[in-house]
Amino acid sequence: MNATDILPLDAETKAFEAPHGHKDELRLWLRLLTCTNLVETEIRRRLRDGFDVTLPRFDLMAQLERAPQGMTLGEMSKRMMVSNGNVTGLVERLVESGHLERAPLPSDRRVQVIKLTTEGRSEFSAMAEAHEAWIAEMFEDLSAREIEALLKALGKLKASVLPTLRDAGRPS
Amino acid sequence: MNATDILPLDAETKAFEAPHGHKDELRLWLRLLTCTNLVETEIRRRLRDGFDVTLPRFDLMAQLERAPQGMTLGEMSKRMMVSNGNVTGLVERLVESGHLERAPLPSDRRVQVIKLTTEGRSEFSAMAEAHEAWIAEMFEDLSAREIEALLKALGKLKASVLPTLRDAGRPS
DNA sequence: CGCGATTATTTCAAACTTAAACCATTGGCG
DNA sequence: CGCCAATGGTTTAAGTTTGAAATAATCGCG
Repeated sequence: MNATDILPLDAETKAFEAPHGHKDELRLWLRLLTCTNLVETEIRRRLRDGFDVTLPRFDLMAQLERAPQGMTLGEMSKRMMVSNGNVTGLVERLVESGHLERAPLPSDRRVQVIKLTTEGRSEFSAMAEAHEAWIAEMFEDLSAREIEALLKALGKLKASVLPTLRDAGRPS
Repeated sequence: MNATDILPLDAETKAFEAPHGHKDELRLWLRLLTCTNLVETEIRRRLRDGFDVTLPRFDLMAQLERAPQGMTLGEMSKRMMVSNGNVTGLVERLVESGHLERAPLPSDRRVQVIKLTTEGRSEFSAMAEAHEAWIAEMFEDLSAREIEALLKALGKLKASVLPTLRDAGRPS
């Protein structure tokens, strides 16, 4: 019934497989997480202290700034890598505070298009400038060469991770 | 500590500073964030599907597993790099579900020490094994040399970030 | 001893986040 | 046309998360 019937060595082979040996990957993952958390926490604090804005609001505005013609909520959800409902709530509060405007698309009545308002855009550009400087400050000890190397290695990591993602609900 | 504190010419100097040139740091930061998010989201899904557990619960138990003698809530808060109140809530739910036990420390009545219960420990070890394999799978395309290099580079990044963290509430 | 500063934890309000259920609209396709 | 799957968003429930305020206990020091 099982491979043992055919290839008797399998059971043993299995038993001899290293019971661990993926520790380095794990260490790398934990370090990645630590770095991200450190930076993220500090950016969050500075955004709060300096601009009275939360990180997710900043992130959303950052995405919008690169799309002067506006963007669909679904598109935003994909770019921010967060759930639909999350975007709905964030947008709601940002519209409320005057940073965003939201308009239905006449050609497709399901779609909502969001844009930065003038005030939103101008507030954001001050934040973005500071933000860029903060990151530069935090990464200061890395040389251009090291940055380049990290970019490349993380690109490879990303390429390694992507194919392992399981489709949540496969139809077909 | 930097020149800004002493030299009054700063405002002008600032105006003449290159208006950009820190783009690579920013790109690196965004890529770091993307990698972390991809992995984290997938791990969260697999933990849910396979073990009906959330990522923060898993993280908390992971910290506890390495401290068989238990741990203080404050210690947990530091290790997980999350707020105190957050830990209080997580622990509450994990005690409720039988994974953790919590006991006051007689020698210091402010302190609560938490430990994994036997069931908690056994449930966790199944999760941990799967978790390690998932990470190994996701990082599969990286060679041992690349992993080593990334570990080192991220170590340097961490060392670069740490000194830039502002003390939230400075007394003195 | 007594008091003020510090430390450990909890509480609280607001916001964020997810997954799942739901609703409305659109786009095929017979 | 009429149905039905797919798409775009919103809603909902539960949980996570933060930062600040509140509590409680300990510590240091005169």
